Amino acid sequence: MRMSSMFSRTLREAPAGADCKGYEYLLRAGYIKQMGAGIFSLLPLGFRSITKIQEIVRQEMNRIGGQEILMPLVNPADIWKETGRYYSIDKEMARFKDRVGRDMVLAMTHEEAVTDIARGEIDSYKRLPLTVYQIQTKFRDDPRPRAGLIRVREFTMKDSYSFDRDQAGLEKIYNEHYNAYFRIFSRCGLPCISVASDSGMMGGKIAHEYMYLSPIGEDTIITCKKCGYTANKQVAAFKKDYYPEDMKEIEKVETPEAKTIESLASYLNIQPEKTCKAVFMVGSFISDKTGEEEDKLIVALIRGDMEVEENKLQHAARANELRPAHEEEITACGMVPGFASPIGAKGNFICIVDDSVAKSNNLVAGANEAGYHFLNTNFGRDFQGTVADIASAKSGYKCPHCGAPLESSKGVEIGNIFQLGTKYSEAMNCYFQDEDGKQKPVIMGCYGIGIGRLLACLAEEYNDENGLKLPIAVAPYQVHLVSLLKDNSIADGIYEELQSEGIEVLYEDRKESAGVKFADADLIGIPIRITLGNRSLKDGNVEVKLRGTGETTSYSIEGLGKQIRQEIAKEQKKMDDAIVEKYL
RNA sequence: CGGGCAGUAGCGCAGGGGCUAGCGCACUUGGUUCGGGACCAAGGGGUCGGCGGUUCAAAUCCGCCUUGCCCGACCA
Repeated sequence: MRMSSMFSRTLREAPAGADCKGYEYLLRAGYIKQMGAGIFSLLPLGFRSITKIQEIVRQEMNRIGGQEILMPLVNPADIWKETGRYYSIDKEMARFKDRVGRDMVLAMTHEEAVTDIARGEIDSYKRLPLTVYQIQTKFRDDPRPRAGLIRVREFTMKDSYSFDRDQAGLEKIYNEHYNAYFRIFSRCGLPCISVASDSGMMGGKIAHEYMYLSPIGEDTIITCKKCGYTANKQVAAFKKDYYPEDMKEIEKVETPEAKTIESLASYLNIQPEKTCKAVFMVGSFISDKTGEEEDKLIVALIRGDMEVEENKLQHAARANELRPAHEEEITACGMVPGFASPIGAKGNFICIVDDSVAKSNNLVAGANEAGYHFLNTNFGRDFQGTVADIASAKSGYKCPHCGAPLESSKGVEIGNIFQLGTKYSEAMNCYFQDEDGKQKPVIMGCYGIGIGRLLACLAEEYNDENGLKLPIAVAPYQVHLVSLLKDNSIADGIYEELQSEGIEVLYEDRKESAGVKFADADLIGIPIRITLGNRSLKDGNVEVKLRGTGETTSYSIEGLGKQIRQEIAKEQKKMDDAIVEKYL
């Protein structure tokens, strides 16, 4: 590609609002262009990188037996009504009516679509197992896109779906994906870790996320350095200390102004772990069948020394959504905010009790009377509820496996894998006849990779003060040929030769000053730069500089194509040597 | 959805009732220069986000709307 005729161009200054380096360089180098909030175009350079990433993804998915398909972005709402997600997903899913008034949606994922196809294809166990995948556009109307390609509304995703007759089959393909993902990310050059995760709106039980650890990430990951335990904070477990003792008589005491755990603990001169905190949320419970919505107050009880993890609470309460409760909703159930507990409360509410409360005794809890608390309250005797782990893990807490102190870090989710089970096959009647003649629901898994987000993470990982320096496997071109001569005829010849060797060349043939050419080359960050200038030309040489390391060598123009092919092979080998293989 | 900031040329910004709306970069033409964002000269490019109001006069003041960014809520 000649730079003189390239569609995009570079920017000297960063567009306002480009907050992180990777995003700034992608914009300035002309890889991408924003069109709206969370909506981007890929320009030629960006598109080439994305294409390379997709090709790596394809190879690895094919390697584990995936068959590539392409499903429609526009789905009839009917299939989303079948699974209930038409109702349970809120404004995040774009909806519209077609010309005859049929409800349509823009698919934000494709479990419904793929299950709809599969139920027509899979009738016998003989057809299983099957895995299909696609690389396709998703639209999720995120309330707050940010950080360039990290969190967008329209994005390209590789999503695959597996169909098995039993759990063992699911586990096999799940494990194959688990490893394939490590191979994909490492072939792209992106360091990442896998963490146990929540299944979110996908449903299902076992799930992992792939995280690129970076301060720009929005997810919090809890890790144990000692034993290797990792989990998203939303689901991270930790070892709690309990303080069982003999139950004492409940007793009401005056606690004026003690509306918070800190003030209560200091007023009574006790530790926070001797108190019981009540957190009020309102959960919405939506019927999958009718879409009818019901709100119900949820009282979450947790020991005063811990915080509630909303995600865990939502699961424990089986709520579709959670929001903080309004004061009236709390008082309506006979509880007094600041001095609240379920003791003596009435009305329709759900009480979820963290095991820290259930397994400790004689805690101080609200008396539902302004200025008063109870001493020595005990779960089971004074109040009831569903016991669950709803506590939020944080750094310093004990690892659930080995007890070592946990650490917390930020990460960007670049992929996820879910064991769906039969949630979609049952809802959509995707059954097969097994050897025993019985109809059984197909067991499914789904597996995603955010392609654009992967590029964004790579840009974040590979840059310096001058611009991008993407690894050769994902860089838009392998070689950047920079001619500094007034007359391009020698460079034209080199360009032709390199291309005939099958090398991907970006050719700087513009009439610009050397400074501009070098600055743009650094910004775009092609891994191998060939400089043709008078300095080396007098010896019949060109300079070859590696963007990654700055390492420079001279090569004769004679036979340059072969030399460069070797350079490319060396760069590629570095990456191949770093391929990560990991199995569950 | 709450809170904050912003929208003036492709990009970054200035101008804050008055005459032809400016600067840097980018762009065009001519000339000089030619290995790390050159120089000289002459040019081109604007519904000042939109609608309405106040005024003799609005980019400028007021109202509504809209779009983008940041923080939170939310989210893969």
